[in-house]
Amino acid sequence: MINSRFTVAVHLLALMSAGRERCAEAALTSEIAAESVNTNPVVVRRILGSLRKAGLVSSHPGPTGGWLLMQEPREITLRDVYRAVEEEALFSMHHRPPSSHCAVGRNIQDTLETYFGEAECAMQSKLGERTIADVLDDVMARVRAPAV
Amino acid sequence: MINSRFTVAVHLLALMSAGRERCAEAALTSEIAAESVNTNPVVVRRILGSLRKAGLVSSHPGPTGGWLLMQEPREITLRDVYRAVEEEALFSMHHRPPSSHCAVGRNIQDTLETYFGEAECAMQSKLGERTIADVLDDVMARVRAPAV
DNA sequence: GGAAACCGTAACCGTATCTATTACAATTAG
DNA sequence: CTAATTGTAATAGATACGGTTACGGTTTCC
Repeated sequence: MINSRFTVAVHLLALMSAGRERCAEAALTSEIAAESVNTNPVVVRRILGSLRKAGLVSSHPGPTGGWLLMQEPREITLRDVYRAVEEEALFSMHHRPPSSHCAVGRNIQDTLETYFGEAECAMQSKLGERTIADVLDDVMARVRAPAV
Repeated sequence: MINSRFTVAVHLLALMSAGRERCAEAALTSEIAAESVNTNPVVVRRILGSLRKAGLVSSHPGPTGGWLLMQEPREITLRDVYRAVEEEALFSMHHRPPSSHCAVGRNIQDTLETYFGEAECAMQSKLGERTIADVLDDVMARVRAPAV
């Protein structure tokens, strides 16, 4: 199971997107964000740091400081976010290399890397169909029409 | 990152599929299998136990005992294997529930479960396009034409 | 009936990863 | 100068995972 960094990253970008609709210059502080996510501000800063490295957000220290979106919510796909916070391949290979004395053991990793790569690519492509703006729209629709 | 159980499970089914081409009644023992995978027989038995629960293999104790395929390799997709060994959702939600005082915090999990579910579904669908027979064919093609 | 070869599973260990937390230096606005 | 913020290292605690040992249950075969 994939860790929760991706989930938190999308949450944070949705927060910043919502904040920007009220005031474009108001930066989100890690402390305020941490309250919404229900975690520690350091955890927020670490994840936003990854997003900054990917060019999605910027940060500024000091009073009036905080974090700002660097791209339009409509332009940021969940795939962009995923790739900003997840570095490794989705599927892991054998813990220890399989036997080289066995035809299957000798060749299955190459085979599986091909097949698994296709599957991960399909997953990322689906993520690429949704943006942060979609997420915020969906969240706000739920605010107006809460589940029964 | 997903653990290596899925990888090992596919490896084991490919081994059994290869063994069956030589002799349909010869069961694969967890000890022989563990040598190819380069792990401990108990690890093999644990994973094959999951596959048995899914109806993909059967086991038999005693001398001449071991593990046998219960379905045609051409009928077993990687999706079947994935679902046999992976129980939880691919993406994890927040470690602690987000703030209920925030519109985003209150609704984002429902939104993300929808979007993440679509992405996981796309990944599984791609896995569904490949079978154990495909894996073994690909492995054997590499045996005949090794990479340079 | 007894020995040998399997599976089934519980128990435990060491390691890695993840989240949370504290602490503190660096930067900036006012 | 003060206060508010980021940046990051260090650490702790929890969890998951793979590896290993141990041992009981089942089956084959002599």
